[in-house]
Formats: sequence, structure tokens, C-alpha cells
Amino acid sequence: MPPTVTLSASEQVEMILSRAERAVPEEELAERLDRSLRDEIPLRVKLGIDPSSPDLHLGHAVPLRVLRLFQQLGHIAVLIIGDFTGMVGDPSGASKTRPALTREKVRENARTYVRQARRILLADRLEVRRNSEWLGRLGSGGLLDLARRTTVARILERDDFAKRFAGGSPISVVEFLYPLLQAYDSVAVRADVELGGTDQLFNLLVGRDLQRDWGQEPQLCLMFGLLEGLDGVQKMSKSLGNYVGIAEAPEEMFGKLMSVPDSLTGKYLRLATDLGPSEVAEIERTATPGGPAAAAAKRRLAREVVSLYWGTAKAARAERHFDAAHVLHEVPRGVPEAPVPPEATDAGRVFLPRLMTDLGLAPSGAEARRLIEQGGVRLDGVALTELRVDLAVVKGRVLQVGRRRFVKLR
RNA sequence: GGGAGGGUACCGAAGCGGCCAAACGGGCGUGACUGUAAAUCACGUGGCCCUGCCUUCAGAGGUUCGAAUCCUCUCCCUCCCA
Repeated sequence: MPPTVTLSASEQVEMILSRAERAVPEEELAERLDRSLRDEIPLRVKLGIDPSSPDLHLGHAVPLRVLRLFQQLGHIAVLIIGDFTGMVGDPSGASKTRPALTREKVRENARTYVRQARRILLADRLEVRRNSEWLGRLGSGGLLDLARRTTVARILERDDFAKRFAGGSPISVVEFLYPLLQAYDSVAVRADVELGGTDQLFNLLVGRDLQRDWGQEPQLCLMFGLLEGLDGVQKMSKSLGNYVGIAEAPEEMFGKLMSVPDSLTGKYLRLATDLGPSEVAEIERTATPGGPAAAAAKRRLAREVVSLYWGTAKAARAERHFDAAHVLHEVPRGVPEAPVPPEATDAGRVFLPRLMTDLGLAPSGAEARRLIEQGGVRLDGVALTELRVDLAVVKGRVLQVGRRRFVKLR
């Protein structure tokens, strides 16, 4: 099977390591790639996914994109759905026991997850496995055998466990087993490389130990930093609302990416696009924060990312849409139309707060009044200052509330 | 089982008889500016056809001319001891 990308081994190493925060052992990557090339045996690259949240965002996409990169280099992606471990709950970084998921929920999440992951991964050289396949038939004997492989002291070395233990918060025995179970996946699929977040360091290393015990060559561990969300501070997560979903509409994606803080543009370029390390470095060098080059860099970022998921044509359209709406402040096309509700009119006069609440442009009349006072309500671009306007004046024109809510009145 | 401390607006957190629709911070919204939904600055942020009125400070009662603030009971949370 020929690789779809031809790069020298050192270029490959650079591509991969520029995205990874850490590799253990670091020097081994080049050697493995070399050997694979020479012996024409593709590497088996494992990525375990936790089916606790179904919607993928750019943060999840980081290891998935590297997995794709391996595929492009001719290697095999082994995507493992943690349908068994998901019912145990990963204790990594957690300050309390995670709720175990039900079987149905896990199955459902896994389905949407894989569907979205396929938007990133190549269909060729892809294995999707569920770890219940082997963990489910481990039996108590097999489980005991696994449990024998490590010690309580080693597990307690981990910061998260140590803190919880010291703080007297409960640690379930089953959580102790999690690292072993997920590490056993590496044995089961004979992984050469495993990808994961930096918080997975311990778990990935346990994989190496177990593989050694089972007479396999220990896997190479590649760990990726967490991508901060749009607020620039906290990690990207759905619950914090600071995420860019990989299935989001192009316009939405473009707009969200343009609001990434300047300081993070480089990191986003490196982790969320296909640009090579030297190109990113060049952009970072020229884009002094606050200057026009920083704006250009972010535009590049938005264009690149949207193109990855939607193609260049849609990305270009998203960019035009963005410029129209946010740079030129044009009234967008396809503004929804609505009739003026009779309840909002009295003797030929329209009472704007009522109109706005009825059309869902403001949550309350008080809020609507505030918006009008602050000059945030416009009719065909002209700010309104009165609470009441003649019905005849309003008809057939576009009412704009704030910067992005529009309704054409009939 | 015993003891201590709490529950205030979207969130965090002041207030501890009247000047309280309730400080302050975050978030959010609008405006100015610009390079964008960035940064900065300003203003706003319970409801109501609003110079005023109505409903809020876990819930229910009570004291008082007047309660987020005092009393009683109920529910919920946190911590300490067993």
C-alpha cells in the first residue's frame, strides 16, 4: 500500500513532533518510522476514545488529525472505542469518581463519535475496534492476572490519586483498574504507537509495561497538549461553551475562529491545521500581536480550518459572509421576514418593546427599552430613538437589533 | 449519632431592621474605536405601554409602622467529631 504523502523520514518526524507536547521515548520515533519504511511494515497507531461526550470539537481533533497524518504516511490507524472502559470511568485528572455510563449511552455516543471521526480519518488503513471485544471476555481470572501487574504504591504516585487519597475523598477500586484495562488494549491490538492527551501519560506508560509483560515491543507514546478554548484560558470543552465543533456550519466556524485570542493563533495553526511547522513559525514571526499581520494570520487560520472540514469553496463563502456581516456591517441576505403583530400596534403606531419581544429579538420589554436607549436598534441602518413609530414607517424595512439580529417586517 | 457554618440576581460574593431591585467581580448585552464576534474604554444587566407600579434574597409561618436582615418550623448544602 503506497503512502499518499511522500516525505523524508526526518520531515515526517518533524511534522509529528511539532504537534506533540511530549514523546516517550522521544528519540525512538525516527527509528520506528525508518524501520517501518525499510521493512515495509506499517505501524499500528492506537487512539483510544472515551465515549462520554458525543460531539467532537477542535480539541478532540488534535490527536485525530495526527492519526490521519500517520495514515497518509502509510500507517494503520486503530481507533479504539472505550465501550468497556467507559463503563468504568477514567480517573485521570478527576477530583472525584466519574459517573459510569450506561451501556446504551456508551453505544449511542460511540456511534456519533465514530461518524464524526470519519470526517477526519481516511477510510483506508482504518480499524475501528471496541474494547469490550477483549475486555468483556477477560473473566475474573484474566482480571486478576492484570491486577497483579502493578502495585498500589505505583498507582498512588499519580498526582490525581495522591491528592484524592490525601484529601480523604473516595477512590473506587474500579478506578485503580482503569489504567490497566486501557493499557491492555495496547496489548490486544499490538500497538506500535499510542496517541493521547498529556493527561494520559500514566495510562499510556502502563501500556508499555504490559506490552513488555506480554512479550511485545513497548509502544511509543505521543502526547498532545490541551487546546485552549475561545476564551483563551480554559481548555476547550462543550460544557464551557468555548468550543468550535467540527460539524458546525462553515460561517459559524469561521466567525468563532476569528474570535480566538491573538496569543493563541500560533497554537491553533499548529494543532488544528495541516500547515507545516516552518510555515507556522514564519506566520508567528511576522504576526506581531495587535498589528494587521495578526489579523491576517487569524484569517489564514479560519480559512485553513474551515477548508479542512468543508472544502475551500465553502470556506471562501464563509469568509465573504464574515466580511459582509462583521467588517462592512451589511444587512445579511436571507433575513427572516415577519409580519408586525397586531398586539404591538395601537392606532397606527407600533410599540417597539412589544414588537421586539413578540418577534424574539429581545427577551423582555425592559431589555428592549435598554437596547433602544443605547442606540442598539436600527431600522434600515438608522438608529431608532423613540419607543413608538408609525406602522407605515416600519413596514417593508429591516429591523436590526444589536449587531446580529435582523428581521424584515411585513 | 454529636457539634459548627451556610443557602442572596446567570455565576462567585457583599449586605445583617428603613437610604435595597440589593455593593463588588466575572459572565453577558449595547455603543465608541478597530484588524474580527480580538484588545481597550463607556454604559447597561428582575419584570411591567416605565417620571410610577409589581414580584424577588432556599420554603412556610411570625415579630414590627417597616424584614434579605430578628424569631419559629421545614427542606437542602459544607465542614469538624464519633
